Amino acid sequence: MKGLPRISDAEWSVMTVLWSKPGQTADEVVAALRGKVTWTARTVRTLINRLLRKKALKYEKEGRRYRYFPLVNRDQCIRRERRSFVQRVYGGTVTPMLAAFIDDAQLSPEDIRDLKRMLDEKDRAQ
Amino acid sequence: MKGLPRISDAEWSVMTVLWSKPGQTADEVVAALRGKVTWTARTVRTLINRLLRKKALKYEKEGRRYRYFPLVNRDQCIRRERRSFVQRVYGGTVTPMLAAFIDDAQLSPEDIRDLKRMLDEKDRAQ
DNA sequence: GAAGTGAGATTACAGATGTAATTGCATGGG
DNA sequence: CCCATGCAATTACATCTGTAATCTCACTTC
Repeated sequence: MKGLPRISDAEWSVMTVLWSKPGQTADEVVAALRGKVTWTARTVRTLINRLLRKKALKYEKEGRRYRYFPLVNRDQCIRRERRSFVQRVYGGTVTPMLAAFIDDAQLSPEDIRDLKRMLDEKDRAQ
Repeated sequence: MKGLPRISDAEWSVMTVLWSKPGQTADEVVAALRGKVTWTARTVRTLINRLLRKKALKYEKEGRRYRYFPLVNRDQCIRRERRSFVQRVYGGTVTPMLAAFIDDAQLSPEDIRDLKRMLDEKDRAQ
């Protein structure tokens, strides 16, 4: 499963909708995006079609409609984005990046506890 | 300082070189990138020119050469990228993202210690 | 059975991007 | 003083992206 297709910014919105609930119709995707983006329904369809061409989605016919399903795994896509982001911005070194995130982010006390727990586990695992 | 130009993937490599040492000539930038990317010198020059047009760089003439200088602040650009990344991939919620990073990254014990200290400080600050 | 409707399919089009090649011009060497 | 060289400027070109509009065709409705 090497060749993950590249998913553009706008396409991510569509994928996010379908990852969260696979098998929606075009109209349902449009509805799910209402309020989040300002595109027309036509634009959303264009994005869906591009994702089909890229093999990031497939459809199943249901009567005269299609229901769309992700063909790529969300976690893999995220990992890829993450790596390319760190590569681009931080030259591949993760720690300064995490530091900047932690510094910049609004973290609740619970967030902080959770993250510290993760780091502890990570620590023990080594 | 609102209108930060957007900097593409390839352009980031050039900016990184010039942020790390402003005032380099085109040839020096090419040299600095040797080994990191596979572009020809011509390609690097194209990127430099685009960055000039975008006002992300300026030059100062030195004899028959130009020395190039960043016009945009690295930290601001990074912050922008970071936000757009988190927005795209995690819908704007930072904590799951940090969790995934921590989970995925190869962190040394020192890294872990540093990050925990940062979290502690963050904790106390609230 | 003709015509309207509502899906998906196809086409549009400008700007960004990756990746260069070609042109123009000033200067240093003979 | 003229020409080769080395820079920078301009041009190239296929894709990808954002953002749609138009076309087609299978049903549904008189």
